[in-house]
Amino acid sequence: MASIASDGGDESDARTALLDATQRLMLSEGYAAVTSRRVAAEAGVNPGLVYYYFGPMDELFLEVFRRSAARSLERQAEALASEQPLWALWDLIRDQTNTALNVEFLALGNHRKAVMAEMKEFSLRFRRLQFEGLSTILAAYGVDTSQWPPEAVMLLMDAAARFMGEERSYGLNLGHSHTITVVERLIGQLEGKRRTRGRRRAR
Amino acid sequence: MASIASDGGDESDARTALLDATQRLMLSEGYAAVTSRRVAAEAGVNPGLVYYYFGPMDELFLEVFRRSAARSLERQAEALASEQPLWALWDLIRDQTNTALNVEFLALGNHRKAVMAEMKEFSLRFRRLQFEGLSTILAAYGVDTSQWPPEAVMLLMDAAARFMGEERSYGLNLGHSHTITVVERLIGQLEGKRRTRGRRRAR
DNA sequence: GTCTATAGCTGGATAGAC
DNA sequence: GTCTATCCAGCTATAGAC
Repeated sequence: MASIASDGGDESDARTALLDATQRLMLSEGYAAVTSRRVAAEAGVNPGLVYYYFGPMDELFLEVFRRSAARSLERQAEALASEQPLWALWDLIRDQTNTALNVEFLALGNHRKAVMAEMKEFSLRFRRLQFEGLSTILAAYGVDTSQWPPEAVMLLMDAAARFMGEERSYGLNLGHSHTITVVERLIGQLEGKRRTRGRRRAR
Repeated sequence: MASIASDGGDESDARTALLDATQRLMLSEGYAAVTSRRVAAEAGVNPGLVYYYFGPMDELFLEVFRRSAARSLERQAEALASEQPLWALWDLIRDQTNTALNVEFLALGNHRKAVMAEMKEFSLRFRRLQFEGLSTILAAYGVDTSQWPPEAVMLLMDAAARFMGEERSYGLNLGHSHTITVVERLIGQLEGKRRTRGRRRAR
């Protein structure tokens, strides 16, 4: 009933199954659906194990967040170092899983202080890396960064991607194709045609 | 203990107090904090009245959503009809209250089917009005709408505004000032300097 | 319209057997 | 490490007195 192995290596099966189940439940039914009993059932383990591995529920959420955050940092570093960093970043931030999970954490942070603190800390690190990476890239493309500072370019791209992701999550996609066309035209003007398909399976 | 009068006129005091309390609680502690007992205490009325006025809790959330949606439609119509519609729209969508409430409804919709359906329906109406309004406006300003379709312009503006609102809600504002400068420079190029301050007190 | 009381349920968290 | 049993709190929703 438990999964065979985690790719990390030395996590216990039950622990990993609980983390996976939590993420799955948050995505499919929202964070409020994550109760100790429900998540244990979804993971196929005993409810008592939630408290054995994580203590209070807060810590379970935090661990899911940290795991997902670490993955995002890795993927972002790859994107920034790739051949076509703007295309790679754009594809990355458009990933549906991250977006949907983000909405849940955003709302969760609203009434769990510890979660909010962790989100803020992570986002700061994440953004600083984006800004550093983008300044080099835009400078190399000859962009006038006094008119288009990397901070603004990055935020606009990110905002567009995540916002459309949020809308799509409740079935709305009015105007999305027009917006994607515009953004991709601008990226294309700086970086040429997309050569590799950066989109990949989520998770 | 109940508020004196609603501006609409003929709503009962207790009913209005419950709607206000629900919105307040959603903003301060998240939708999960809205329970019949809690919201009644916040409104200063008896918990039984929640069920008397709204039936099941879903309906309470829906009424708050409808009320806020109606207000948004009005304000948007005003903005589109104003002297400087781009500035007015930008100021409107940057309103913090709407953004934060939106995150809550987004997450709430994830596990309350009725809420999600209502959100989708409203958003469709809302966007269609935006697109219609903006096409006239951009055409009047001589914008090349094959390069910059109103749908894309609107979504990019909206995405930027709401995204920054979301980040601000957990204390993050890295790069926001740069982004605001860029957006406002672009608006200024089309519409000239902002003449009236469109920002107003929320609610 | 407002309040009390309560049925019935679900959840967080722990103690302790195995 | 895993599982059972259980305490206690808090919640939705309704019935019925006033």
